Amino acid sequence: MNQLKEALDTLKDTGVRITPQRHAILEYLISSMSHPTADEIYKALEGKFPNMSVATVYNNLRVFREVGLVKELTYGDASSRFDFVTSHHYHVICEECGKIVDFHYPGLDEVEHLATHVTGFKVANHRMEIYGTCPDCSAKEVH
Amino acid sequence: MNQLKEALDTLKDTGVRITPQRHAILEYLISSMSHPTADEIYKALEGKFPNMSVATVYNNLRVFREVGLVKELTYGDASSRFDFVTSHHYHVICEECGKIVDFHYPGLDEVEHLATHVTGFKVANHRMEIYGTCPDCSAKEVH
DNA sequence: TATTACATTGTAATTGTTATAATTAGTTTA
DNA sequence: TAAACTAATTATAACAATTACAATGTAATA
Repeated sequence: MNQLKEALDTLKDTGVRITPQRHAILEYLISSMSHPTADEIYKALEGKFPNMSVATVYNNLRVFREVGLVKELTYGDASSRFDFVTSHHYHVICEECGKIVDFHYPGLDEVEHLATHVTGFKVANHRMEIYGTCPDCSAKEVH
Repeated sequence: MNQLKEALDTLKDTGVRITPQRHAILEYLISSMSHPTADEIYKALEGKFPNMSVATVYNNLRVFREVGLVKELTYGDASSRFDFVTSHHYHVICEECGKIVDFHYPGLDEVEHLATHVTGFKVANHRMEIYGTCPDCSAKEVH
């Protein structure tokens, strides 16, 4: 059940070199249990790697995405967030503070099927997010 | 059932001044029946308004969004697309050519309810998109 | 008309991300 | 092991979408 080990194995299997930086980025993604931005990862690791480049973070997040280890969550102009892929889940996002909470729900297969049928698209996947206000921010709003 | 007229009424009701630029942007959004980027709108109207600024387009799209006339569709680094709000619908997006097709489907209320229950969020709305390959691009892929 | 509030314009600034070139590290082959 | 090659990292410049700002214009109000 060691997620990091499994991830490293995936890299090895797909012929992606395991560098100290990659190791650290993966480790951070898994252990932080959050959905950090590239910059947050960069900042978090600059203690251990004082001369790591932001480009390295971006490059490797792209590599991880291509291999399927990581999902990129994009929101308009704000910066992307990166989610280590464990099981299939959706996200609930607080519009006040930006907090992201995982939300397990069976895949929306029916929607995909109908879309295939109606539009003639070869459907590959979908994206769903739920927006609202988290309990903390709701509490603060009482004035 | 004149959408433009209704939209203008909405602006009037909410005290938003109706300028020639705003009129033109709305008109374009409605008549084009597409999901243009800010730049596409800008380019489309530069014949009629040779010295309109891009900032004006962005400003007014924001105003329209705040009033609820327009929805902004954001995709990571690529530019946002703007959708005149008619009825509730979802989008099916071609990953090859970027084409966006409207897809009518009853709202995913159940998902929202469950999310409320599980996470304690005050759920406001959700976003769902379906990704795949459109018939045109599928046809081209046969080699 | 004078005053005020709102819109538009042009441009500069910002920000997240990517491209590029040089350097370093690792792997393969002779 | 050395040489040759490939991949990864770094630093920095470039890019593109969007926003901020200050100046100007236009409309509403008193």
